[in-house]
Amino acid sequence: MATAPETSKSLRKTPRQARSEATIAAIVEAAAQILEQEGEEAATTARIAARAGVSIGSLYQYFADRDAVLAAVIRRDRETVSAEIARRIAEGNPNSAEALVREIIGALIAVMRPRRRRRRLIALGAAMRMQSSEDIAATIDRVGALIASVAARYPDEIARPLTPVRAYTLTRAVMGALRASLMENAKVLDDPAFEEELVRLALAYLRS
Amino acid sequence: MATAPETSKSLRKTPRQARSEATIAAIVEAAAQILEQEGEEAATTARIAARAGVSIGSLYQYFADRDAVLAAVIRRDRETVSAEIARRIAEGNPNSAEALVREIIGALIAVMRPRRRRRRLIALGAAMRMQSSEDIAATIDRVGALIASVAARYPDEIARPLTPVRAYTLTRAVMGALRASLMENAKVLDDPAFEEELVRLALAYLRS
Amino acid sequence: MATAPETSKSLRKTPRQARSEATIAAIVEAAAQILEQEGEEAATTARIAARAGVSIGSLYQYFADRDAVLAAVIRRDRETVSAEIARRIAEGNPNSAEALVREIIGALIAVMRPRRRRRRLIALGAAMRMQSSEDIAATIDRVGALIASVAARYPDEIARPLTPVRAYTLTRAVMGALRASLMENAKVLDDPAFEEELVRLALAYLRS
Amino acid sequence: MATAPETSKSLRKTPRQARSEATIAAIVEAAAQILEQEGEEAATTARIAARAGVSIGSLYQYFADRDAVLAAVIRRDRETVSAEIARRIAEGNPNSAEALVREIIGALIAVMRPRRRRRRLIALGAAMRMQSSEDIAATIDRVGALIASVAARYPDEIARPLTPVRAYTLTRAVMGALRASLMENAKVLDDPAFEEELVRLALAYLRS
DNA sequence: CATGAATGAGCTTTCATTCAT
DNA sequence: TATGAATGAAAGCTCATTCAT
Repeated sequence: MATAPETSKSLRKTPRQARSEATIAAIVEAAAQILEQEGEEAATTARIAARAGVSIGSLYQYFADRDAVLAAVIRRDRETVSAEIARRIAEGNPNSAEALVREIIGALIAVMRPRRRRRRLIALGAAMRMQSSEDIAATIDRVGALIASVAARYPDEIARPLTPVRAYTLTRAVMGALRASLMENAKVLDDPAFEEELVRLALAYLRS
Repeated sequence: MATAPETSKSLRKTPRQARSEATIAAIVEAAAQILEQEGEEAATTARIAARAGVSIGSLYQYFADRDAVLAAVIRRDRETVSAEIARRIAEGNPNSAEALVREIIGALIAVMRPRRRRRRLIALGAAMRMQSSEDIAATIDRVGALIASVAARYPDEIARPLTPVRAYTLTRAVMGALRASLMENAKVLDDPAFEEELVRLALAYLRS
Repeated sequence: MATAPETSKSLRKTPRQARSEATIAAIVEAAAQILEQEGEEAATTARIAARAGVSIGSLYQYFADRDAVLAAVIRRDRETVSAEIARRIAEGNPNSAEALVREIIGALIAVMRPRRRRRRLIALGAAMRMQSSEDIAATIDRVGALIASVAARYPDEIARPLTPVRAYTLTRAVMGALRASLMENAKVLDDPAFEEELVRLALAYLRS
Repeated sequence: MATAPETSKSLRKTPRQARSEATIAAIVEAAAQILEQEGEEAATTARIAARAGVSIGSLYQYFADRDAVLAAVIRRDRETVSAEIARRIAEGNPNSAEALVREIIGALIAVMRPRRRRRRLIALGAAMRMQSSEDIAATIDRVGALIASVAARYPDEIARPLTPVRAYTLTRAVMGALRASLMENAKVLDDPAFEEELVRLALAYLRS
């Protein structure tokens, strides 16, 4: 369920048994761990299979190729991010544009922090080989939807209509800054001031 | 001359004959072309050498390894970008924060447009393996310096002091958005509205 | 089984299928043949694999690198030598220092004769890269142990105590002379007089 | 004169000018140093030329190929060894077989000590590629000639006639033991007891 | 003669993928 | 279905050697 087989390209056969799902999950988890701990170059099919405790043969039973495995990791991460944001909003119950934006950005940073290395690598090479980076766009557009919801809930705080181009600009700017902090391994990701400035950036733009 | 060998690490030996410089230039140009047209994975040392019309031995006579070649391409690109921005500012002679920001962002977009694929690839894998991605940071920080100059020239338009974190946030946000447009191959890069929104984003943040 | 994989360093993975053992044996045999017939320089990984009738990938599945293959050949040879000497002593059942020495030297020559070229090459370059040439010393010290046994069994024939330096001198002298005959490709290795003189040398020294 | 161009194969052209000889000497010296300090693998033509302060072009002006350079180093060493032995005998003026043998072996050890690494490497790979290792034999046979002279000067101390096979056996045994001490990097080369035992070995054999 | 740029065959090694068992 | 042995294309890189300048 978690790692739902979406595209026909990623999974070879629909698992009909619980054992299969466990195997798939183990493979994805193994890949995620290696990615996180040792980087993309280390994530060879052999190592992934070994770490997952299955044979490579089995790996290829469930994944079309190496990229399909990496894609699954990304997809799984995306679920986590979305869930976390949703959870935070539900819990925080923000009652202003500012509070809402703060919650969203806080969630993004909180989720990225422990995934530094993995994210970073995935943001790089692996992503590329994916289906024309649509997955990336997908991830980001979930954020876009959230921001749209801010605009919808607090129209008075939004100066101009949130056109597609504006939404695009805003989401990419915020995500881009986060991505950069990941890439450059900057300690800035741990700095509350950075979080604060991102919030300001988003609000200033929305209000402009 | 144009592609001046900077770091001692990048070039293996200092060329003493004119022939060498031509060879080096040919290699860098070939690498840039392949990167542009076929992507990073295609840029193997053998292909680069072949395209440059030199033997692979020659490539290794001047570059320590494959990454050194890619780094040289990036460095060459950076020069071009910087030069273009400088040229525009000199020509446009902007006399307000808004005009200046508009010039900078305009230059960035103008320079990136014809380099889409290459930039995109470089933004990815290649970059990583570079010297701790300092080159990336270097590229971006030139933009940071420009923005700082805006703040210095038009202090009245800047609401709060431009602390390092603020400069970081702003440059990464703008560059991140540009990068995303490149990565996602979006037509948005050709949309004047996108350019306009980036300008607004930067100004709104500066004034916030 | 014959060529038992000893050190953990020599073999990459423990074979779990019978097929593996055959592959390993084929590789070692192929390497030995090429060494024998064409010399060390000719023993490239590609050629060894080809001669063994396996892919080069298989070679690297079982051997960490080229040197590991050569080391395996040496190890295999050493077993053969030791076994031959033991066999001869068991069969000949020598009952005097002279008879025993004669048996040992006879065995050494008999074993080396058909290995001329290989021994010669192994005695050279390959050996070097091995674990600090400890393997060579190991081979020689088996002979040392044998000589010590002579001293122990026939103490009256030994003039002075067989100190480590004496044992070292004697074994190296005898092996050195044999090695030289191999290296120089001398017909002397087929000359019974040479064998006789080696025996005399050893006995004269022991009795001195 | 020192590095006399012997074989037609080794030197490309007979140097007619002093400058040439200096260049040749510099190349041989450079090769010897690299061999001594860094081992055979490090002794590439490029490095030798660089260390010698000449261009590779020049190296190839005087030496047919890389092996010719290494051969020259060996040849030069041989001269040194011979000269040293001759000098010692002249100085020591030994008046018994024992004294003479002691002088010869003492000289061999004295000369080898500071050349450990170089000898060792040369004894290995390089040697092989030389003209069918005739050079090695040549070196050793000079020792043989010396031993023959011992037999000639002190016939009473020689039990049996010094046939070619006997001379061969003795020289190879002594040189082999020395070679082994070099190869195994044994501290034994510095042990006076080792020297003493080699003398005993030679004398015991001669008297047997 | 000297120089050093250019050459390219050839080496070692990796790793995604297949398929007989 | 699971396994893991086998595959082999392909990559990065070295270095002895040549030859135009």
